[in-house]
Amino acid sequence: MDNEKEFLAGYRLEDYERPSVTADVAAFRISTEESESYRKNPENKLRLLLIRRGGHPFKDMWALPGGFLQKGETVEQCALREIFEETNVQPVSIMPVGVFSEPERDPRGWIISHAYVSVIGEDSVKQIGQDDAADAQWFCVSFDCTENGEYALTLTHGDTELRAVLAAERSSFGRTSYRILDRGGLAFDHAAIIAAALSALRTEAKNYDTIFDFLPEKFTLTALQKVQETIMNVSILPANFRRMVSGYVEETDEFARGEGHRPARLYTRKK
Amino acid sequence: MDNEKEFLAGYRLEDYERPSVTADVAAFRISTEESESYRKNPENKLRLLLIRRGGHPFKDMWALPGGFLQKGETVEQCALREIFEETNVQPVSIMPVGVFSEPERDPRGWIISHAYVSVIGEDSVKQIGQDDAADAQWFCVSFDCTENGEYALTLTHGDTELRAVLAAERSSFGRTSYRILDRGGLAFDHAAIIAAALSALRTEAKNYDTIFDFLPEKFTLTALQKVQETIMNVSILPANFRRMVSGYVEETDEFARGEGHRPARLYTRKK
DNA sequence: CAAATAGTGTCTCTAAGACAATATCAC
DNA sequence: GTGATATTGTCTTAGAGACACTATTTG
Repeated sequence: MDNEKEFLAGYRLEDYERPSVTADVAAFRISTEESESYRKNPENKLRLLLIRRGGHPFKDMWALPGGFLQKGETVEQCALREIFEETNVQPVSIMPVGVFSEPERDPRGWIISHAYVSVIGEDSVKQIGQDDAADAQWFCVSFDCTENGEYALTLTHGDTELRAVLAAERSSFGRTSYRILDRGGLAFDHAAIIAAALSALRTEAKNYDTIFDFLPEKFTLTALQKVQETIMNVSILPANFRRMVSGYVEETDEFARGEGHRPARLYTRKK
Repeated sequence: MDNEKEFLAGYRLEDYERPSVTADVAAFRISTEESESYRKNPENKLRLLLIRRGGHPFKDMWALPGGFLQKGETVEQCALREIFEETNVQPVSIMPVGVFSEPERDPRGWIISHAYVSVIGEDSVKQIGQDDAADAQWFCVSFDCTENGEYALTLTHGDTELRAVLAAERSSFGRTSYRILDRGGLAFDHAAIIAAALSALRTEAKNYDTIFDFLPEKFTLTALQKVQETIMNVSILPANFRRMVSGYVEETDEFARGEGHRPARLYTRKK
Protein backbone atom coordinates (compact mmCIF):
# COMPACT_ATOMS: atom_id res chain seq x y z
CA MET A 1 0.00 0.00 0.00
CA ASP A 2 1.81 3.09 -1.18
CA ASN A 3 -1.07 5.49 -1.60
CA GLU A 4 -1.74 7.82 1.30
CA LYS A 5 -5.47 8.24 0.75
CA GLU A 6 -5.95 4.50 0.56
CA PHE A 7 -3.98 4.08 3.76
CA LEU A 8 -5.92 6.65 5.73
CA ALA A 9 -9.24 5.25 4.57
CA GLY A 10 -8.26 1.85 5.97
CA TYR A 11 -6.85 3.24 9.22
CA ARG A 12 -8.68 2.20 12.35
CA LEU A 13 -7.96 4.31 15.45
CA GLU A 14 -10.86 2.52 17.05
CA ASP A 15 -8.76 -0.63 17.28
CA TYR A 16 -6.96 0.85 20.30
CA GLU A 17 -8.53 1.62 23.63
CA ARG A 18 -8.66 5.33 24.41
CA PRO A 19 -8.89 7.33 27.63
CA SER A 20 -11.39 10.05 28.36
CA VAL A 21 -9.76 13.46 28.46
CA THR A 22 -10.72 16.37 30.69
CA ALA A 23 -9.51 19.89 31.40
CA ASP A 24 -9.63 21.15 34.99
CA VAL A 25 -9.07 24.80 35.77
CA ALA A 26 -7.70 26.51 38.84
CA ALA A 27 -9.23 29.97 38.43
CA PHE A 28 -7.70 32.60 40.70
CA ARG A 29 -8.76 36.11 41.50
CA ILE A 30 -7.79 38.75 44.04
CA SER A 31 -10.52 39.89 46.40
CA THR A 32 -10.37 43.26 48.12
CA GLU A 33 -11.60 43.13 51.69
CA GLU A 34 -12.76 46.37 53.31
CA SER A 35 -10.51 47.02 56.27
CA GLU A 36 -11.80 47.97 59.71
CA SER A 37 -9.90 51.20 60.23
CA TYR A 38 -11.67 54.15 58.67
CA ARG A 39 -9.39 55.22 55.86
CA LYS A 40 -6.87 52.46 55.33
CA ASN A 41 -6.36 50.75 52.00
CA PRO A 42 -8.32 47.54 51.53
CA GLU A 43 -6.65 44.20 52.13
CA ASN A 44 -6.21 41.64 49.36
CA LYS A 45 -6.81 37.92 49.42
CA LEU A 46 -6.03 35.30 46.79
CA ARG A 47 -9.12 33.27 45.99
CA LEU A 48 -9.77 30.09 44.06
CA LEU A 49 -13.03 28.95 42.51
CA LEU A 50 -14.31 25.58 43.70
CA ILE A 51 -17.49 23.70 42.85
CA ARG A 52 -19.31 21.46 45.26
CA ARG A 53 -19.94 18.12 43.63
CA GLY A 54 -23.59 17.21 43.41
CA GLY A 55 -23.13 13.60 42.37
CA HIS A 56 -20.90 10.61 42.87
CA PRO A 57 -18.02 10.08 43.11
CA PHE A 58 -16.83 12.43 45.88
CA LYS A 59 -20.39 13.65 46.35
CA ASP A 60 -20.60 16.89 48.38
CA MET A 61 -16.85 17.40 48.28
CA TRP A 62 -15.25 20.40 46.57
CA ALA A 63 -13.61 20.18 43.17
CA LEU A 64 -12.06 22.34 40.47
CA PRO A 65 -14.34 23.32 37.64
CA GLY A 66 -13.69 21.22 34.56
CA GLY A 67 -15.15 18.83 32.06
CA PHE A 68 -14.65 16.51 29.14
CA LEU A 69 -12.82 17.42 25.98
CA GLN A 70 -15.20 17.61 23.03
CA LYS A 71 -14.42 16.78 19.44
CA GLY A 72 -13.26 19.77 17.40
CA GLU A 73 -11.73 21.78 20.24
CA THR A 74 -8.25 21.98 21.69
CA VAL A 75 -7.66 21.15 25.33
CA GLU A 76 -7.07 24.83 26.03
CA GLN A 77 -10.36 25.76 24.38
CA CYS A 78 -12.01 23.13 26.54
CA ALA A 79 -10.56 24.74 29.64
CA LEU A 80 -11.77 28.18 28.53
CA ARG A 81 -15.21 26.80 27.77
CA GLU A 82 -15.51 25.12 31.14
CA ILE A 83 -14.52 28.20 33.07
CA PHE A 84 -16.92 30.29 31.03
CA GLU A 85 -19.78 27.89 31.62
CA GLU A 86 -19.13 28.09 35.33
CA THR A 87 -18.49 31.81 35.81
CA ASN A 88 -19.97 33.38 32.68
CA VAL A 89 -16.77 35.39 32.16
CA GLN A 90 -13.68 34.89 30.04
CA PRO A 91 -10.49 34.63 32.06
CA VAL A 92 -7.82 37.21 31.25
CA SER A 93 -5.19 34.56 30.86
CA ILE A 94 -4.75 30.82 31.00
CA MET A 95 -1.73 28.53 31.17
CA PRO A 96 -1.26 24.76 31.29
CA VAL A 97 0.33 23.42 34.47
CA GLY A 98 0.43 19.68 34.08
CA VAL A 99 -1.16 16.44 33.04
CA PHE A 100 -2.53 14.10 35.66
CA SER A 101 -2.87 10.61 34.29
CA GLU A 102 -2.38 8.08 37.09
CA PRO A 103 -4.65 5.21 36.07
CA GLU A 104 -6.42 5.13 39.45
CA ARG A 105 -6.97 8.84 39.84
CA ASP A 106 -10.66 8.74 38.94
CA PRO A 107 -12.96 5.96 40.16
CA ARG A 108 -15.17 6.42 37.12
CA GLY A 109 -12.51 4.96 34.87
CA TRP A 110 -9.60 5.88 32.65
CA ILE A 111 -9.66 9.66 32.68
CA ILE A 112 -6.65 11.91 32.22
CA SER A 113 -6.87 15.49 33.36
CA HIS A 114 -5.16 18.53 31.89
CA ALA A 115 -4.72 21.16 34.56
CA TYR A 116 -4.76 24.88 33.80
CA VAL A 117 -4.25 28.03 35.84
CA SER A 118 -6.32 30.99 34.90
CA VAL A 119 -6.64 34.53 36.13
CA ILE A 120 -10.01 36.24 36.49
CA GLY A 121 -9.56 40.00 36.26
CA GLU A 122 -11.11 42.44 38.70
CA ASP A 123 -13.39 43.83 35.99
CA SER A 124 -14.81 40.40 35.26
CA VAL A 125 -15.39 39.62 38.89
CA LYS A 126 -18.03 42.32 39.06
CA GLN A 127 -19.95 40.67 36.24
CA ILE A 128 -19.99 37.36 38.06
CA GLY A 129 -22.05 38.83 40.87
CA GLN A 130 -22.69 37.23 44.22
CA ASP A 131 -25.88 35.40 43.34
CA ASP A 132 -24.07 32.11 42.80
CA ALA A 133 -25.72 29.01 43.93
CA ALA A 134 -24.05 27.72 47.06
CA ASP A 135 -22.32 25.07 44.96
CA ALA A 136 -19.75 27.47 43.45
CA GLN A 137 -17.64 29.57 45.82
CA TRP A 138 -14.42 31.54 45.84
CA PHE A 139 -12.18 30.04 48.55
CA CYS A 140 -9.41 31.90 50.27
CA VAL A 141 -6.09 30.16 49.53
CA SER A 142 -3.07 29.57 51.69
CA PHE A 143 -0.25 27.20 50.88
CA ASP A 144 2.72 26.88 53.18
CA CYS A 145 5.52 24.57 54.15
CA THR A 146 5.04 23.08 57.61
CA GLU A 147 7.77 22.36 60.17
CA ASN A 148 8.10 18.73 59.15
CA GLY A 149 8.69 19.51 55.47
CA GLU A 150 5.16 18.79 54.36
CA TYR A 151 2.91 21.31 52.68
CA ALA A 152 -0.45 22.46 53.96
CA LEU A 153 -3.00 23.73 51.46
CA THR A 154 -5.81 25.52 53.27
CA LEU A 155 -8.95 26.72 51.53
CA THR A 156 -11.48 28.69 53.51
CA HIS A 157 -14.86 30.15 52.73
CA GLY A 158 -17.19 31.23 55.49
CA ASP A 159 -17.32 28.37 57.94
CA THR A 160 -15.96 25.85 55.48
CA GLU A 161 -12.28 25.04 55.86
CA LEU A 162 -10.59 22.46 53.66
CA ARG A 163 -7.12 21.48 54.71
CA ALA A 164 -5.11 19.16 52.46
CA VAL A 165 -1.63 17.92 53.28
CA LEU A 166 0.91 17.19 50.56
CA ALA A 167 4.48 16.02 50.20
CA ALA A 168 6.75 17.76 47.70
CA GLU A 169 8.61 15.47 45.33
CA ARG A 170 11.48 16.74 43.28
CA SER A 171 11.68 15.26 39.84
CA SER A 172 14.10 15.81 37.00
CA PHE A 173 14.78 19.26 35.52
CA GLY A 174 14.46 20.66 39.05
CA ARG A 175 10.69 20.38 38.93
CA THR A 176 8.50 19.82 41.94
CA SER A 177 5.30 17.82 42.05
CA TYR A 178 3.03 17.18 45.01
CA ARG A 179 1.76 13.88 46.37
CA ILE A 180 -1.43 13.92 48.42
CA LEU A 181 -1.12 12.74 52.02
CA ASP A 182 -4.54 13.98 53.10
CA ARG A 183 -6.95 15.27 50.52
CA GLY A 184 -8.89 17.14 53.19
CA GLY A 185 -12.31 17.47 51.61
CA LEU A 186 -11.16 18.00 48.03
CA ALA A 187 -12.33 15.60 45.32
CA PHE A 188 -10.12 13.36 43.20
CA ASP A 189 -6.45 14.46 43.10
CA HIS A 190 -7.46 18.09 42.98
CA ALA A 191 -5.38 19.00 46.03
CA ALA A 192 -2.28 18.08 44.05
CA ILE A 193 -3.51 19.97 41.01
CA ILE A 194 -4.17 23.09 43.08
CA ALA A 195 -0.71 22.86 44.62
CA ALA A 196 0.86 22.61 41.17
CA ALA A 197 -1.28 25.48 39.91
CA LEU A 198 -0.32 27.73 42.79
CA SER A 199 3.36 26.94 42.35
CA ALA A 200 3.08 27.78 38.66
CA LEU A 201 1.26 31.01 39.43
CA ARG A 202 3.97 32.06 41.89
CA THR A 203 6.73 31.19 39.45
CA GLU A 204 5.14 33.31 36.72
CA ALA A 205 4.38 36.19 39.06
CA LYS A 206 8.11 36.61 39.61
CA ASN A 207 8.66 38.10 36.18
CA TYR A 208 5.78 40.58 36.37
CA ASP A 209 3.93 39.05 33.43
CA THR A 210 0.95 37.82 35.36
CA ILE A 211 0.09 40.30 38.07
CA PHE A 212 -1.41 42.83 35.67
CA ASP A 213 -4.10 40.36 34.67
CA PHE A 214 -5.67 40.57 38.12
CA LEU A 215 -6.21 44.32 37.83
CA PRO A 216 -8.28 46.67 35.66
CA GLU A 217 -6.76 48.51 32.71
CA LYS A 218 -5.66 51.37 34.98
CA PHE A 219 -4.30 50.79 38.44
CA THR A 220 -2.15 52.30 41.14
CA LEU A 221 1.32 50.97 41.82
CA THR A 222 0.28 50.19 45.36
CA ALA A 223 -2.56 48.02 44.09
CA LEU A 224 -0.11 46.25 41.80
CA GLN A 225 2.25 45.73 44.71
CA LYS A 226 -0.50 44.28 46.89
CA VAL A 227 -1.34 41.77 44.16
CA GLN A 228 2.28 40.70 43.96
CA GLU A 229 2.58 40.47 47.75
CA THR A 230 -0.63 38.51 48.03
CA ILE A 231 0.34 35.95 45.41
CA MET A 232 3.91 35.51 46.58
CA ASN A 233 3.04 35.75 50.27
CA VAL A 234 5.89 38.18 50.92
CA SER A 235 6.17 41.82 51.75
CA ILE A 236 8.15 44.26 49.64
CA LEU A 237 9.37 47.76 50.37
CA PRO A 238 7.44 50.21 48.18
CA ALA A 239 10.53 51.99 46.91
CA ASN A 240 12.03 48.74 45.68
CA PHE A 241 8.85 47.44 44.12
CA ARG A 242 8.37 50.67 42.20
CA ARG A 243 11.86 50.47 40.84
CA MET A 244 11.43 46.84 39.82
CA VAL A 245 8.21 47.31 37.88
CA SER A 246 9.14 50.70 36.43
CA GLY A 247 10.06 49.10 33.12
CA TYR A 248 6.71 47.35 32.77
CA VAL A 249 4.30 50.24 33.39
CA GLU A 250 3.40 53.59 31.88
CA GLU A 251 2.14 56.70 33.66
CA THR A 252 -1.26 58.13 32.91
CA ASP A 253 -2.45 61.63 33.82
CA GLU A 254 -5.17 60.27 36.08
CA PHE A 255 -5.20 59.80 39.80
CA ALA A 256 -7.22 57.70 42.21
CA ARG A 257 -8.91 60.34 44.35
CA GLY A 258 -11.15 60.25 47.37
CA GLU A 259 -9.38 57.54 49.32
CA GLY A 260 -8.89 59.57 52.50
CA HIS A 261 -5.23 60.22 51.82
CA ARG A 262 -2.85 61.38 49.09
CA PRO A 263 -4.14 60.34 45.66
CA ALA A 264 -2.07 57.78 43.78
CA ARG A 265 -1.24 58.11 40.11
CA LEU A 266 -2.85 55.56 37.81
CA TYR A 267 -0.65 53.49 35.54
CA THR A 268 -1.21 51.18 32.59
CA ARG A 269 0.72 48.15 31.49
CA LYS A 270 3.47 49.04 29.04
CA LYS A 271 2.94 48.01 25.37
CA MET B 1 -29.42 7.18 43.50
CA ASP B 2 -27.41 7.89 46.62
CA ASN B 3 -25.14 4.91 46.74
CA GLU B 4 -21.69 5.40 45.26
CA LYS B 5 -21.09 1.79 44.23
CA GLU B 6 -24.38 1.65 42.44
CA PHE B 7 -23.61 4.91 40.68
CA LEU B 8 -20.21 3.82 39.46
CA ALA B 9 -21.54 0.48 38.22
CA GLY B 10 -24.04 2.31 36.03
CA TYR B 11 -21.56 4.91 34.77
CA ARG B 12 -20.84 4.79 31.04
CA LEU B 13 -17.72 6.65 29.93
CA GLU B 14 -18.21 4.96 26.58
CA ASP B 15 -21.16 7.23 25.93
CA TYR B 16 -18.78 10.05 25.07
CA GLU B 17 -16.42 10.13 22.12
CA ARG B 18 -12.78 10.03 23.14
CA PRO B 19 -9.52 11.06 21.44
CA SER B 20 -6.48 8.90 20.99
CA VAL B 21 -3.61 10.05 23.19
CA THR B 22 0.08 9.92 22.36
CA ALA B 23 3.37 10.95 23.93
CA ASP B 24 6.10 12.34 21.68
CA VAL B 25 9.60 12.82 22.99
CA ALA B 26 12.30 15.26 22.01
CA ALA B 27 15.38 13.36 23.23
CA PHE B 28 18.51 15.48 23.35
CA ARG B 29 22.11 14.56 23.87
CA ILE B 30 25.45 16.29 23.54
CA SER B 31 27.85 14.81 21.03
CA THR B 32 31.60 15.37 21.31
CA GLU B 33 33.23 15.89 17.95
CA GLU B 34 36.96 15.23 17.67
CA SER B 35 38.63 18.49 16.71
CA GLU B 36 41.16 18.74 13.89
CA SER B 37 44.07 20.28 15.82
CA TYR B 38 46.20 17.71 17.60
CA ARG B 39 45.55 18.43 21.25
CA LYS B 40 42.55 20.72 21.50
CA ASN B 41 39.47 19.87 23.52
CA PRO B 42 36.64 18.26 21.56
CA GLU B 43 33.76 20.37 20.31
CA ASN B 44 30.19 19.78 21.47
CA LYS B 45 27.02 19.65 19.45
CA LEU B 46 23.42 19.44 20.63
CA ARG B 47 21.66 16.55 18.95
CA LEU B 48 18.06 15.41 18.70
CA LEU B 49 16.77 11.93 17.93
CA LEU B 50 14.50 11.67 14.90
CA ILE B 51 12.88 8.67 13.29
CA ARG B 52 12.20 8.37 9.60
CA ARG B 53 8.59 7.40 9.05
CA GLY B 54 8.16 4.14 7.19
CA GLY B 55 4.43 4.45 6.54
CA HIS B 56 1.73 6.94 5.79
CA PRO B 57 0.98 9.65 6.66
CA PHE B 58 4.16 11.74 6.12
CA LYS B 59 5.90 8.67 4.73
CA ASP B 60 9.71 9.07 4.52
CA MET B 61 9.63 12.31 6.50
CA TRP B 62 11.31 12.66 9.90
CA ALA B 63 9.38 12.60 13.17
CA LEU B 64 9.91 12.55 16.92
CA PRO B 65 9.80 9.13 18.55
CA GLY B 66 6.47 8.55 20.24
CA GLY B 67 3.43 6.37 20.44
CA PHE B 68 0.03 5.72 21.86
CA LEU B 69 -0.82 5.81 25.54
CA GLN B 70 -1.65 2.36 26.84
CA LYS B 71 -4.07 1.51 29.57
CA GLY B 72 -2.50 1.33 33.03
CA GLU B 73 0.36 3.76 32.43
CA THR B 74 0.73 7.49 32.95
CA VAL B 75 1.54 9.74 30.02
CA GLU B 76 5.03 10.21 31.42
CA GLN B 77 5.54 6.45 31.65
CA CYS B 78 4.37 6.22 28.06
CA ALA B 79 7.00 8.75 27.03
CA LEU B 80 9.69 6.84 28.92
CA ARG B 81 8.58 3.57 27.35
CA GLU B 82 8.64 4.99 23.85
CA ILE B 83 12.09 6.45 24.21
CA PHE B 84 13.34 3.18 25.67
CA GLU B 85 11.85 1.15 22.82
CA GLU B 86 13.61 3.38 20.34
CA THR B 87 17.03 3.79 21.97
CA ASN B 88 17.21 0.92 24.42
CA VAL B 89 18.33 3.31 27.19
CA GLN B 90 16.56 5.15 29.95
CA PRO B 91 16.82 8.91 29.70
CA VAL B 92 18.39 10.65 32.69
CA SER B 93 15.54 13.08 32.94
CA ILE B 94 12.23 13.91 31.33
CA MET B 95 9.90 16.88 31.49
CA PRO B 96 6.56 17.75 29.88
CA VAL B 97 6.59 20.74 27.54
CA GLY B 98 3.10 21.00 26.17
CA VAL B 99 -0.03 19.44 24.82
CA PHE B 100 -0.77 19.65 21.12
CA SER B 101 -4.43 19.08 20.47
CA GLU B 102 -5.48 21.02 17.36
CA PRO B 103 -8.18 18.84 15.83
CA GLU B 104 -6.52 18.80 12.40
CA ARG B 105 -2.99 18.13 13.54
CA ASP B 106 -3.01 14.46 12.53
CA PRO B 107 -4.65 13.26 9.33
CA ARG B 108 -5.32 9.87 10.91
CA GLY B 109 -7.95 11.40 13.16
CA TRP B 110 -8.49 12.85 16.61
CA ILE B 111 -5.11 12.43 18.26
CA ILE B 112 -3.72 14.68 20.96
CA SER B 113 -0.01 14.63 21.61
CA HIS B 114 1.82 15.18 24.89
CA ALA B 115 5.28 16.51 24.20
CA TYR B 116 8.24 15.75 26.46
CA VAL B 117 11.85 16.82 26.54
CA SER B 118 14.34 14.25 27.70
CA VAL B 119 18.05 14.17 28.23
CA ILE B 120 20.15 11.18 27.23
CA GLY B 121 23.31 11.08 29.32
CA GLU B 122 26.77 10.58 27.87
CA ASP B 123 27.07 7.19 29.56
CA SER B 124 23.89 5.94 27.93
CA VAL B 125 24.91 7.17 24.52
CA LYS B 126 27.72 4.62 24.44
CA GLN B 127 25.22 1.82 24.99
CA ILE B 128 23.13 2.93 22.05
CA GLY B 129 25.95 2.25 19.64
CA GLN B 130 26.19 3.34 16.05
CA ASP B 131 24.59 0.27 14.48
CA ASP B 132 21.20 1.96 14.21
CA ALA B 133 19.11 1.29 11.21
CA ALA B 134 19.13 4.34 8.95
CA ASP B 135 15.64 5.19 10.15
CA ALA B 136 16.77 6.55 13.55
CA GLN B 137 19.40 9.29 13.61
CA TRP B 138 20.74 11.98 15.92
CA PHE B 139 20.34 15.31 14.14
CA CYS B 140 22.40 18.36 14.89
CA VAL B 141 20.11 21.14 16.12
CA SER B 142 20.16 24.86 15.53
CA PHE B 143 17.33 27.24 16.33
CA ASP B 144 17.69 30.95 15.72
CA CYS B 145 15.73 34.09 15.15
CA THR B 146 16.02 35.36 11.58
CA GLU B 147 16.18 39.03 10.49
CA ASN B 148 12.45 39.23 9.80
CA GLY B 149 11.44 38.01 13.25
CA GLU B 150 10.74 34.44 12.23
CA TYR B 151 12.51 31.44 13.67
CA ALA B 152 14.52 28.91 11.72
CA LEU B 153 14.88 25.40 13.09
CA THR B 154 17.62 23.55 11.26
CA LEU B 155 18.33 19.86 11.76
CA THR B 156 21.28 18.32 10.01
CA HIS B 157 22.63 14.79 9.77
CA GLY B 158 25.11 13.86 7.09
CA ASP B 159 23.71 15.14 3.81
CA THR B 160 20.20 15.49 5.18
CA GLU B 161 19.19 19.02 6.15
CA LEU B 162 15.71 19.78 7.44
CA ARG B 163 14.85 23.44 7.73
CA ALA B 164 11.55 24.43 9.31
CA VAL B 165 10.36 28.03 9.65
CA LEU B 166 8.18 29.12 12.56
CA ALA B 167 6.52 32.25 13.88
CA ALA B 168 6.66 32.97 17.60
CA GLU B 169 3.34 33.79 19.22
CA ARG B 170 3.16 35.30 22.66
CA SER B 171 0.31 34.04 24.75
CA SER B 172 -0.76 34.85 28.28
CA PHE B 173 1.55 34.44 31.28
CA GLY B 174 4.38 35.61 29.04
CA ARG B 175 4.55 32.25 27.33
CA THR B 176 5.68 31.72 23.76
CA SER B 177 4.39 29.12 21.34
CA TYR B 178 5.41 28.49 17.76
CA ARG B 179 3.26 28.30 14.66
CA ILE B 180 4.62 26.40 11.68
CA LEU B 181 5.15 28.42 8.51
CA ASP B 182 7.15 25.74 6.70
CA ARG B 183 7.47 22.31 8.22
CA GLY B 184 10.56 21.60 6.13
CA GLY B 185 10.58 17.83 5.99
CA LEU B 186 9.31 17.19 9.50
CA ALA B 187 6.13 15.16 10.00
CA PHE B 188 2.91 16.38 11.61
CA ASP B 189 3.37 19.49 13.79
CA HIS B 190 6.67 18.18 15.10
CA ALA B 191 8.57 21.30 14.08
CA ALA B 192 6.47 23.28 16.58
CA ILE B 193 6.96 20.60 19.24
CA ILE B 194 10.72 20.65 18.76
CA ALA B 195 10.76 24.44 19.00
CA ALA B 196 8.81 24.31 22.25
CA ALA B 197 11.05 21.55 23.57
CA LEU B 198 14.21 23.46 22.80
CA SER B 199 12.85 26.61 24.41
CA ALA B 200 11.98 24.64 27.52
CA LEU B 201 15.41 23.04 27.60
CA ARG B 202 17.10 26.43 27.38
CA THR B 203 14.89 27.87 30.08
CA GLU B 204 15.73 25.04 32.44
CA ALA B 205 19.42 25.11 31.61
CA LYS B 206 19.58 28.63 33.04
CA ASN B 207 19.27 27.42 36.62
CA TYR B 208 21.90 24.68 36.32
CA ASP B 209 19.48 21.88 37.08
CA THR B 210 19.62 20.22 33.69
CA ILE B 211 23.13 20.44 32.37
CA PHE B 212 24.50 17.77 34.71
CA ASP B 213 22.22 15.18 33.15
CA PHE B 214 24.14 15.31 29.89
CA LEU B 215 27.40 14.31 31.58
CA PRO B 216 28.76 11.25 33.43
CA GLU B 217 28.86 11.09 37.22
CA LYS B 218 32.27 12.79 37.26
CA PHE B 219 33.11 15.62 34.94
CA THR B 220 35.43 18.57 34.50
CA LEU B 221 34.11 22.09 34.93
CA THR B 222 35.17 22.84 31.36
CA ALA B 223 33.02 19.97 30.08
CA LEU B 224 30.10 21.31 32.13
CA GLN B 225 30.65 24.75 30.71
CA LYS B 226 30.70 23.45 27.13
CA VAL B 227 27.36 21.74 27.71
CA GLN B 228 25.87 24.98 28.99
CA GLU B 229 27.32 26.96 26.10
CA THR B 230 26.12 24.44 23.54
CA ILE B 231 22.56 24.40 24.83
CA MET B 232 22.23 28.14 25.31
CA ASN B 233 24.24 28.98 22.20
CA VAL B 234 26.31 31.56 24.06
CA SER B 235 29.89 31.80 25.22
CA ILE B 236 30.85 32.35 28.85
CA LEU B 237 34.12 33.41 30.43
CA PRO B 238 35.57 30.46 32.39
CA ALA B 239 36.14 32.47 35.56
CA ASN B 240 32.52 33.57 35.70
CA PHE B 241 31.09 30.17 34.88
CA ARG B 242 33.13 28.56 37.62
CA ARG B 243 31.90 31.08 40.13
CA MET B 244 28.29 30.60 39.06
CA VAL B 245 28.27 26.81 39.34
CA SER B 246 30.47 26.66 42.42
CA GLY B 247 27.43 26.14 44.64
CA TYR B 248 26.18 23.19 42.61
CA VAL B 249 29.30 21.04 42.39
CA GLU B 250 31.68 19.21 44.69
CA GLU B 251 35.39 18.57 44.18
CA THR B 252 36.75 15.07 43.91
CA ASP B 253 40.40 14.04 44.28
CA GLU B 254 40.54 12.77 40.73
CA PHE B 255 41.83 14.46 37.62
CA ALA B 256 41.30 13.95 33.89
CA ARG B 257 44.79 13.12 32.66
CA GLY B 258 46.35 12.49 29.27
CA GLU B 259 44.61 15.23 27.34
CA GLY B 260 47.79 16.90 26.04
CA HIS B 261 47.61 19.73 28.54
CA ARG B 262 47.13 20.53 32.21
CA PRO B 263 44.83 17.94 33.82
CA ALA B 264 41.47 19.20 35.02
CA ARG B 265 39.99 18.29 38.37
CA LEU B 266 36.88 16.11 38.25
CA TYR B 267 33.75 17.28 40.04
CA THR B 268 30.45 15.69 40.99
CA ARG B 269 27.05 17.22 41.34
CA LYS B 270 26.38 18.46 44.87
CA LYS B 271 23.88 16.50 47.02
C1' DC C 1 60.28 25.24 25.63
C1' DA C 2 55.68 25.64 23.15
C1' DA C 3 50.87 24.67 22.89
C1' DA C 4 46.93 24.32 25.09
C1' DT C 5 43.89 24.25 28.82
C1' DA C 6 43.15 24.79 34.12
C1' DG C 7 42.36 27.82 37.51
C1' DT C 8 42.50 32.45 40.51
C1' DG C 9 42.11 37.41 41.65
C1' DT C 10 39.90 41.61 41.19
C1' DC C 11 37.69 45.69 39.03
C1' DT C 12 33.33 47.32 37.37
C1' DC C 13 28.52 47.61 36.77
C1' DT C 14 23.82 46.58 37.68
C1' DA C 15 20.02 45.39 40.33
C1' DA C 16 17.90 44.31 44.58
C1' DG C 17 17.32 45.19 49.72
C1' DA C 18 17.14 48.63 53.50
C1' DC C 19 16.00 52.85 55.21
C1' DA C 20 15.29 57.75 55.54
C1' DA C 21 12.96 61.66 54.01
C1' DT C 22 9.52 64.43 51.66
C1' DA C 23 4.76 65.18 49.32
C1' DT C 24 -0.19 65.40 49.21
C1' DC C 25 -4.70 64.56 49.98
C1' DA C 26 -9.37 63.92 53.24
C1' DC C 27 -11.08 65.18 57.25
C1' DG D 1 -2.86 69.92 61.83
C1' DT D 2 -3.39 64.69 61.86
C1' DG D 3 -3.60 60.26 59.76
C1' DA D 4 -2.69 57.72 56.15
C1' DT D 5 -0.62 56.66 51.88
C1' DA D 6 2.31 58.26 47.77
C1' DT D 7 6.70 59.00 46.04
C1' DT D 8 11.72 59.90 45.78
C1' DG D 9 16.68 59.58 47.06
C1' DT D 10 20.57 57.06 48.34
C1' DC D 11 23.56 53.79 50.96
C1' DT D 12 24.75 49.08 50.96
C1' DT D 13 25.36 44.53 49.23
C1' DA D 14 25.29 40.41 46.10
C1' DG D 15 26.13 38.69 41.79
C1' DA D 16 27.32 38.73 36.91
C1' DG D 17 30.53 40.29 33.15
C1' DA D 18 35.25 41.54 31.74
C1' DC D 19 39.98 40.96 31.91
C1' DA D 20 44.55 40.02 33.47
C1' DC D 21 47.38 36.81 35.36
C1' DT D 22 49.43 32.33 37.12
C1' DA D 23 49.72 27.05 37.05
C1' DT D 24 50.40 22.56 35.00
C1' DT D 25 50.57 19.07 31.94
C1' DT D 26 51.99 16.65 27.12
C1' DG D 27 54.97 16.40 23.34
